Amino acid sequence: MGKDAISNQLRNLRFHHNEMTQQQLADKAGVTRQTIVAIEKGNYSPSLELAFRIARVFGKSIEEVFQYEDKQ
Amino acid sequence: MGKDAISNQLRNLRFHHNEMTQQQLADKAGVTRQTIVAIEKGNYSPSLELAFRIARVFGKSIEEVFQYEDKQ
DNA sequence: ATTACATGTCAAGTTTAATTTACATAAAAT
DNA sequence: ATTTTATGTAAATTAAACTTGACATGTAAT
Repeated sequence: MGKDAISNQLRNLRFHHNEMTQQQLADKAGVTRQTIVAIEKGNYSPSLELAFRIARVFGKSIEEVFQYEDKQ
Repeated sequence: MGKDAISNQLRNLRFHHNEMTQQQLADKAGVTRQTIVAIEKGNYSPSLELAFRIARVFGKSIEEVFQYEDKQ
């Protein structure tokens, strides 16, 4: 799909949740650590399913974890 | 990723929005009609970016358009 | 000094999302 | 009757997400 339009709060949320590591988040979300790194750094955006699982780890809505800004 | 864990309200929302056709939704979301059909029928779930764009078409949150239920 | 941990990166591979083109059917319009 | 519109399907291809395995760096323990 499109480009780099999706940002996220992963780093903030990890640190606000007991200093959760990337590996711990990966385990809880059911993906590899590299996937978390790529998403956190904005290399690509997750599938909708993974977005749901990550949001659920933090007890947040998808919109609280991921923000979409389209090309103005 | 996983399987058929994501359901959606596309058909309902289309009809509640002036009988919007699949083609019209596809145009507004910037994808092809076949992509809308596949998502609406649950053949696969959209990318997070497309989920944002579809939700925006209806003025809804992602959670109001798509529901995630994991394997119990 | 060296072990351990958290993070970042890279290349190669698999899986899934999305496109393109095309064909089929049913319903509505003319 | 036949044209148009909306929907469903399918095969082949491209693009993107995700995995696996491996290596590098900085920082915190010990």
